[in-house]
Amino acid sequence: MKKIPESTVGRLSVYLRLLRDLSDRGVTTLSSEELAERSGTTAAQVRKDLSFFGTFGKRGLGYSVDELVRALRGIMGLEKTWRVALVGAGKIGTALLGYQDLRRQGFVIEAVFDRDPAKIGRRWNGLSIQPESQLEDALAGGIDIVIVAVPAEAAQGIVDRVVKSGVRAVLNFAPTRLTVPAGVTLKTVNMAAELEGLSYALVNEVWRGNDAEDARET
Amino acid sequence: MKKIPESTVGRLSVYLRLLRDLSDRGVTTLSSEELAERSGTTAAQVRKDLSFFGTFGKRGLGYSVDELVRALRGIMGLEKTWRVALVGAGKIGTALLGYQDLRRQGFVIEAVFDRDPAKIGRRWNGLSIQPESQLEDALAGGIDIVIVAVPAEAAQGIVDRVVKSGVRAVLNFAPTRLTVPAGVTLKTVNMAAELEGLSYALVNEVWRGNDAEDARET
DNA sequence: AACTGTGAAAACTTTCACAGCC
DNA sequence: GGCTGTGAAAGTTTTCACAGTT
Repeated sequence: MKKIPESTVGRLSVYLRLLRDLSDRGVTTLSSEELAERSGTTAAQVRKDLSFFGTFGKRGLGYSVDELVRALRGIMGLEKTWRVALVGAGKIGTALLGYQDLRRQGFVIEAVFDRDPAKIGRRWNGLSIQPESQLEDALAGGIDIVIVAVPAEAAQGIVDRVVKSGVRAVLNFAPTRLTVPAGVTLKTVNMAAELEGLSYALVNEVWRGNDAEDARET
Repeated sequence: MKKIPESTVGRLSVYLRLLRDLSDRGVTTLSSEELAERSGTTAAQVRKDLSFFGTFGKRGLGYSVDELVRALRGIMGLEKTWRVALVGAGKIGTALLGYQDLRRQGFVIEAVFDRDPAKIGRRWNGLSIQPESQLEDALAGGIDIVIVAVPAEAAQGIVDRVVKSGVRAVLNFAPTRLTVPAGVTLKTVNMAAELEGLSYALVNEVWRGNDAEDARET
C-alpha cells in the first residue's frame, strides 16, 4: 500500500463522523463536493483521500452514504472494540471516564490507575481505581490503547512501563514531549499549545484570507 | 512578514515549554541541535523556524535560553494576559476550570456559562456559573478567547453568538466541524479523532520506520 | 449530464549544505 | 572549531483538469 498522508487519516475521521450523522438523518447518497463542503475541504481532496484506499463512488452518482460509512469504519479499524486503560484519575482523566461518546465509538475503558493512595478503590462507572504499581499486571490482560493523563513529570515514566508491557498505542494528555520506540504510535493532545496558537493568531492577525463563510481553522 | 507555516507555530510552543524548563534548571545556553533533540525535530528545522522571526542565536555559541524564552513569548503573544470565557460547565469544562497550568501561562478564565438551570450560580474557583443567555452581555466586557465545551449539536450556535459579540479566537472541544467567518481563528481539540488515528495505526501497522529511540508521534 | 478517479502541476514544508560569524 | 542563518534541493501534500463511467 502506498504511503498515506497523516492529514488524510485525520480527514477520514471527519468524513466518518459526518457520514454517520447524515445516515441517521436518512441521507443515502452524496457527492464529493457535498462531503467536502461539510468537512471544510475540497472535492478533489475528498476524492484523493478516498482513492488511497480503493474506489467507493459511482461516476455520475456520487457515494452511497452507508457504503462509505462501512468502508471507512473498516479502513480506520473501527469495526472491533478497542480495550483502553486510563492512567491518571485526575480532572482530565475523570472527564474522559465519563465521556460516553468514546464507548459508543468502540473505545472501552477497562481499567483506571492512579498513584494517589486516597483514590485507590474508588469506583468510577463500574471500574475501581487501581494503584499504579499494578500497571504491568493489568496491561498483560490485553489492553490495546493506554491514555496517559498524569502530570508532565510522570508521563515519560508511565509511557516507558506501558510500552514495555507490550502496548502499541498511547494517547497522551500531559503537556510534554514523550518518546516511544519504533512500532509504537503516540498521539498527544495539548490544549496549552492550542491556546498558544490562538494567542499567536491574535497578536499576529493571522488568518487565511478567505471569503466570508468558511474561515481559518486548525 | 512572510508566510509562517502552521507547523512552525506549533513547534514554537514546544520549544518554549522546553526552554522554560531548561531555564528553571539553570541551563543558560544551548545549540539548535540540543533543542531539536529534546523537541523531536531536527537542528535545521529549529533554525528555520526561528529564522522566520529574526535572528536569535550567536554563531559558534548557540542560543541564550533566557533570551530565546523572551523572544518566543513575544512572538507568541504570551506577554499579556488573555481573558478567557468558558461555555459549558460539563465534565470537560470543569476539568479545564481546575487546570491551573492555563492561568500560569497567562490564560485566565473570567466567566463560565452553562445552559442547565441547575448549575447556574454554582461556584467554581471563585467564579459563579452564569446562564448562557447572558453570553453576549458578559463577552462585551472584553473577552479575548472563548472555549466551547458544549455538546456537538449546540456548538455551532454558541460559536455564532460568540463571534457576533466580537470574539476573534475560539477553542472548540465539541467533536464537530465548526464554521467561523474570516478574521476569526478556530482551533478544535478532538480526542475522538486522535483515538481513531491510533486505531488506524494499529490496524494498518503504520509507523515511520525509524531507529529504536525516537519514533512515531503526532 | 453528472460526478468519480487520477496523473500531472502547483504549492507548501522539510532537509541539505555551506557561507559567514563568534 | 563550532554553530547559526539561509538559499537551493528534495520531499510531501494539495489542487487542477480531464478522461472515463454510469
